[in-house]
Amino acid sequence: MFKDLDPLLHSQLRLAVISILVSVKEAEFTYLKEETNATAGNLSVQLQKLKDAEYIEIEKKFSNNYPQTLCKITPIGTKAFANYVKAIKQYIK
Amino acid sequence: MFKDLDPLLHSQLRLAVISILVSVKEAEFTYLKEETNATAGNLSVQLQKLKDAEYIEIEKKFSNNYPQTLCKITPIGTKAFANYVKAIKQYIK
DNA sequence: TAAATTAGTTTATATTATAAACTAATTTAT
DNA sequence: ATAAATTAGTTTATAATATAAACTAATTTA
Repeated sequence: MFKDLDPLLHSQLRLAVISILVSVKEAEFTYLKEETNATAGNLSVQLQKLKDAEYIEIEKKFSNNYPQTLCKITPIGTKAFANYVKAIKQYIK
Repeated sequence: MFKDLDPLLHSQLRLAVISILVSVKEAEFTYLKEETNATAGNLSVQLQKLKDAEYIEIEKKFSNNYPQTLCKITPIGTKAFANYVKAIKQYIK
């Protein structure tokens, strides 16, 4: 009846991050932090988890002499998000 | 941008329970256990949390000489579920 | 040159979820 | 009659997760 909800995406912050990344395709750490109202520490940890699962790619550069972290969703992440959306819909209707 | 997701409902098992209860209005412990594939222990704990929040009412009776636990959603629970649905939709589209 | 800011990471703690162990009564098989 | 299995749960110990606080490291501003 109820399909399992991917635990990696069933987290408010990680879901918000992926939700942003599916639309913009690339976003800075600071942008994600603002949009999600997350603390930097929490965001850092959760991004790492999404990266470990290969749901996102993380590129570290420098911009205006400051470190810049760019995040991008992968095909695996896109697929996982689609599955999550399908699954959660069973619960909310 | 992203509304917070009620932590009480943002849990696979509790969400599944509430999802069932909004439609049937009353369900037995054993029925919920089967439908959600939860272990009895986990279900027992999560039902208690939903009860503490007054999202559900729990009635304990006896049926065929066995204890019977009946669960029913409250107006508070119905409202909370509606809010959760509204909030999660921001994340999945 | 000291203080504040930017952009993060690491670590310790609090919260949450869950499995395992337990209670207590009932039914079934011997 | 009684031992074993089943029903219907609860309690508790542990594992997983989230998050706040502390830290790093460089930059900018006063």
